Amino acid sequence: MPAAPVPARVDTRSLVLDAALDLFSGQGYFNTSVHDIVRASGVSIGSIYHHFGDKEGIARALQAHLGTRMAQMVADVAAQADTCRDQSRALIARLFDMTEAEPRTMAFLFYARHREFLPDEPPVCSSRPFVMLRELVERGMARGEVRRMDVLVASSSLFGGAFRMITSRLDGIVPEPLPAYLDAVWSCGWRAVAVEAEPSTSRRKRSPR
Amino acid sequence: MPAAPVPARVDTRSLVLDAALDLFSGQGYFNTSVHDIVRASGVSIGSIYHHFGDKEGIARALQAHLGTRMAQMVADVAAQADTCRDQSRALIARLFDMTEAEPRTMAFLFYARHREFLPDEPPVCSSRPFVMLRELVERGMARGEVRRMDVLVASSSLFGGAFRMITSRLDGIVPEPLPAYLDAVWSCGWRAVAVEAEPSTSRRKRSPR
DNA sequence: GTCTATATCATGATAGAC
DNA sequence: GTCTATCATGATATAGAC
Repeated sequence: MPAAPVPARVDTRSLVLDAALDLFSGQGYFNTSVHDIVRASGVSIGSIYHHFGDKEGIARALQAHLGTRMAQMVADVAAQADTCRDQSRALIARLFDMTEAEPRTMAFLFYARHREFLPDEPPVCSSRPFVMLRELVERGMARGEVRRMDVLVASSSLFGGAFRMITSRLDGIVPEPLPAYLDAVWSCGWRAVAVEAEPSTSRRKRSPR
Repeated sequence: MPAAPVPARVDTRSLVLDAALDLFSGQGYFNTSVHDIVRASGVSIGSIYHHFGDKEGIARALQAHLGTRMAQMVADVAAQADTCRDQSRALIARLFDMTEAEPRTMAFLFYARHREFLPDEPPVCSSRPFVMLRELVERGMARGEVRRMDVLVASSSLFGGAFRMITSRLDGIVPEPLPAYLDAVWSCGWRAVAVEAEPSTSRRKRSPR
């Protein structure tokens, strides 16, 4: 007996959130009408308002959903290593992968100005996943891996380059898929904050050129 | 509404652009109606449309104006030093100062999603000032100050931390005025890309001035 | 819970006098 | 060039049948 095909009854909420993510990320929240979402999701406008209350409700639900997914991801990745060095590298690797696999998700999380359409939500930078990043850096500092300095400065310096590469990639400025830049980007970020620089040539002792 | 003490000779365009910058940065382009700009600028809607054609025209003029100012600033700062090291430091210092003095300007340039309301303009990251930053890094690489690597990676790593501090400050996450963090932020960025790390403690054998 | 049809109203834009 | 008064569109949101 083959596995059951995709169930006929697909959850309406998911249908709507999926379409909304596409549209919001692609053309912006304000350039997207609820009727656009109706068309893209196949769900009627009555059902949409029944489930989400108003247009902002759609964005709120979307942000909550993606925020939770993201926090889960950060927790998972962080749990698989015990040094800040390895955690930060794995995290950037994961973010780079996600940028290629789900650019819309990343655009919504990293790039959208949530304050403009969700005036009550706290700014992105203080949302859970970003706070977790700071905590990760804080532990690295306590363990003596990261130089002692302001935590905001440290986490901005460690991840700022990677974040910029992500937004640049989403903007079409970066030609290659991000994983191609992982080693270079991470090693720059790590040099920025590490107590001791990596031996700049682990095996390649020659200086090029 | 603050009436300008200097009466007669105020140019209408500047009045409008000034009000628009405030409103766009404060509440977003799409949350600002042309009537809001009328109220804030004291200029009639007829005059506004006479000068700018449509609402996008206001945003375009604003971006052109600020982009030019910014490019000029980058050129000025870069001209006052001849190493990438000093140029990058002076640039970040200037950006930090501007963030405190003109947060609205910085918010519009760094934080607004121009693509959403100016679909024809190139993305911010490829605008003139940002390209100048990459060229600055490129010259540093040619001079042997900066390690050889992808230019996008290098400029993202050198300035990414500072940019993140700026947006975090605009978001209200950073408590102190940015100049307080200048040394820490710049030295992280520079360590990230420099061929040789700075001596970590504060003995600076700088040439004066 | 889902749908269609409709109400309401703010917004971008114009007309035309001065 | 500046202004007031007005239009036309398309948006969010609701009503109410099934």
